[in-house]
Amino acid sequence: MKEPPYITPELHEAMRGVMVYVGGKIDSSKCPVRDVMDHIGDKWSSLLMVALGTRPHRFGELKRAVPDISQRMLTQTLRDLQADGLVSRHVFPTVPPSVEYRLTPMGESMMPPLMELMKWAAENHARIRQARLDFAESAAA
Amino acid sequence: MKEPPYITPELHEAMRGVMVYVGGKIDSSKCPVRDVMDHIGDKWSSLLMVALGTRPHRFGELKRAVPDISQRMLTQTLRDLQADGLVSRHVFPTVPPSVEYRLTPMGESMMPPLMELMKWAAENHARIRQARLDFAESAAA
DNA sequence: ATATATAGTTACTAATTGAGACCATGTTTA
DNA sequence: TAAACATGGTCTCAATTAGTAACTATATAT
Repeated sequence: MKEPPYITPELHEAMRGVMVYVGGKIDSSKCPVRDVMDHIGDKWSSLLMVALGTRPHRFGELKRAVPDISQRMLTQTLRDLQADGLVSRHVFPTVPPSVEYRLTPMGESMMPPLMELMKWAAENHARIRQARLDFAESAAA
Repeated sequence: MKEPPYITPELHEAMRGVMVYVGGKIDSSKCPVRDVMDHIGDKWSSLLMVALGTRPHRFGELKRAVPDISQRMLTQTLRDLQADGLVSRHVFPTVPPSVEYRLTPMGESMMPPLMELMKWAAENHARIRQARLDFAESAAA
């Protein structure tokens, strides 16, 4: 887990104008934007967060919910989410052992803003796909 | 730009419960969540979106705003954002030529939900960093 | 006895990203 | 007049990251 790089104070300053809701309190020494986006922005995290947002899941359930994730990446992504304090892991000493993953309170607090973005994604999906077609066509011309 | 994989209809169904605001209309044939997150969720897109959300930028300005992006990735990420219809590119035939990038209306429409997530990131950044320390410590023990 | 399910790990390979040199043009500096 | 610099890139190659497939261990069902 590499220390994410920063963005310029200038950009932070500029963001302040856009991020009115942030409360004017942006720690410019460490960049929260990428520190967080580098994680939930990776290929699988947001998907797993959405899955776990519906209810706790066992390892195998998550694998079935996101069928094209590899076991390796599932393990790794869950560990990262756990490290970030967004997901908690509970082992039940059954046989075979079962492991349940669920959102922590902090993880749950991320869901509303995350879902806002998902909502946008769902609403604009068709437009984006069309834009890609248009772009491909104009590039070919 | 590889065709992103889907998530299961079951998960889509589950998301429906969480994504009340989505209006119950989720196209299960293509997965909007990852189709969008695969893009704005990559290492640089959200950062560039935030930068462009403040005002239009020239190529070099963006490079200075996000100083640790390589020129190669800046070009590539901008092309991808352009292909998705989030960013538009305007060449001015000055000498040397100058190129301005700005958000499209669709790009602008993404800013409020994106900023909600940024706001969350800023507010929870300290907690996340602390969680990582705790996790590293508990793993070492 | 074999197959299946559990939750992973490990080694190897493929894909993505990053670092840095290079390009063309014209303007400023020495 | 020549060298240096700024523009917005591209190209090649090395490093990082992700994905594939095989393997682990134990217990239950067939």
